[in-house]
Amino acid sequence: MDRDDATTGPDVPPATVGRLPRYLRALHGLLERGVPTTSSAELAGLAGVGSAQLRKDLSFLGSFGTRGVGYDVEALIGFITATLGIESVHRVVIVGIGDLGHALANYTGYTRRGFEVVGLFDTSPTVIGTTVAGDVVRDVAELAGVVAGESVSMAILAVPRDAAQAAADAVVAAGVTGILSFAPLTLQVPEHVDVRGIDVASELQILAFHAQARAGLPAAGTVAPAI
Amino acid sequence: MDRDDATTGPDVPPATVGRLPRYLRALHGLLERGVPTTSSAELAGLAGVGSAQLRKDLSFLGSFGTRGVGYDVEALIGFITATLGIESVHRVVIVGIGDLGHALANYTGYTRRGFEVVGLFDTSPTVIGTTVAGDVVRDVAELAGVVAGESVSMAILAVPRDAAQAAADAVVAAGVTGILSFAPLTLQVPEHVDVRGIDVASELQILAFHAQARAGLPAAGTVAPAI
DNA sequence: GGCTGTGAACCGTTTCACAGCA
DNA sequence: TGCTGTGAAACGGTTCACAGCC
Repeated sequence: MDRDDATTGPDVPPATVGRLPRYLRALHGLLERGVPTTSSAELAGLAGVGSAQLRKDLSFLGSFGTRGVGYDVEALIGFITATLGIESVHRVVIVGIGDLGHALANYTGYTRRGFEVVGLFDTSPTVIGTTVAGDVVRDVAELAGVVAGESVSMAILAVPRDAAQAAADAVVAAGVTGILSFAPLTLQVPEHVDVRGIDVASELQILAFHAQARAGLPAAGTVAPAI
Repeated sequence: MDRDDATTGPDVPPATVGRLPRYLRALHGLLERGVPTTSSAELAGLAGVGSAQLRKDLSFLGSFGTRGVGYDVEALIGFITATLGIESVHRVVIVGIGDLGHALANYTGYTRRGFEVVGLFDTSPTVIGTTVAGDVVRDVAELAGVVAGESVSMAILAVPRDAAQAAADAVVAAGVTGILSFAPLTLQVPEHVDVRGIDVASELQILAFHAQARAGLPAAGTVAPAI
C-alpha cells in the first residue's frame, strides 16, 4: 500500500506467484482471439481456478479492474508481466544436449514469454561442436565466460541424474542464480540460488496415487475400474 | 489409525503426496549406496525439506521407524511405494512424437519408478509408422483400442499448444483418467480425470520473479528496465 | 542418549460474503 | 445492476516442543 512502484509488486505470496504464469497464458489466449475485456469468472475458468481466488491474487499486485465491467486484457497482461519481472528478456543457457536438451533448444515459445536461449552446453566431445537449433554446442568449461559476457541469469539442466549435481555446481560457480532442473534428484545449492525441479516420473507417481484413491482399493495399474 | 491395510494409506494430505516421490528418490539413492538405515534428519536433508515435516508426512502413512535408531531404508521404500500405488506397473501412452515426445520415449527411468510406455501416438502421417525407441508410432485413431486392450491408465501429452485440448479429449474418450500435459494451457476435462501440467516457460517466469525480488529492483536478467 | 511420533501453536492460503463503485 | 476489491472466517499445512520408546 506504500511501495506501489510500477515495476515491483509490494509483496506477492508464493502461492499467487505460482499462478501468475497461468493467468498470463490465459490472457494471451484471449488477446489472440481479439477479446478486449474479460471478467474474473471468465479468466478464472480459463486458468482453472475459482473466481474469488483470481480476484484475491490480482489484488496483491494492486491491480485495477473496472467494477461492473471487468479487466482490460492488454493492460492486465502488462501488469502481470511487470510483476513477474519479464518486461525485459532474460537470457538462459541449456546444459545437457541429449534428447531432452534438443527438445528444449528447439522449443520456440520462450521468446514470446520473456526468455532467450543464448548458449547450449555439454561435456561430451561427440556433442560439443555440433549445431543444434542453429546454435553451436559448447564445452561446459566455457560456461563462466558466456554467463558473465551475456548476463545470463538462469540455466536449464537437462543432464542425466548422476551428472546433475556437478552441472549445478558449474552453473552456480559461473554466476547463475536460477536453475530449472529436469534431473530426478534434489540439488544442493547455496542459499542465494533458486532451484525448481521438474521430474516426469514424480508427476506420474502423483497421478498414480490419485488413480488408486479413485479406485478405492483394487489394482489401480492394470484393470480398469468401472467406478 | 485403523485401516492399516498394507496397500492403502488411510488419507494422505495432497501436500504430503506431492513430496512422497522425492522421499522415494532419496531413499533409492541411499539404497544404491548400500545404506541400510537412515534418520529423519538425513533423509530430509537429501529431499530438501525439514526433518519435522518428513516425520509428520511419514506419520500420515502410519509409518514406523525405530525410536532412537531411524528408518529401515528398504522397508520405507516398500511402504511409500505401496502408498503411491505403484507396486504394480502402470501402463502409459505418449501422444505427440515431436522432439519432446522423442525425448520422453527414450527416457529409460520409467520402469524403475513404476511405469511402462506401451504406445506412441501422433496425428501426422509423416510420423505415423516410424520407429521411435523401438516402438512403432501409431495413429491417434487407434488410441481407444490400445487403452482398452492394454489397460492404460495414463497419458503423457507432448503435443503443440493448439492440438492439446483435442488430444486431451481423445485420450479421455479412450478411457484414460490421468493426464500429464506439457502444453502451455489449462486443459478442460471432466471431473473424474486428473490433470497435471508441466510448463517450462511458466517455471522460468517464477524463477524470474524471484530473481527480481532478490535484486530489489536492478537488472535481474539483462537490461535494467527504467520506467 | 537419541530419534521417532504427535498434539498444539502458528502461519499462510482459500473461501465466503458483502461493501463499494462504474 | 453487475462485477471488482477486500475484510473476516474457515481451512489446511508447517513448525514447534516434548512425550514415548528403543
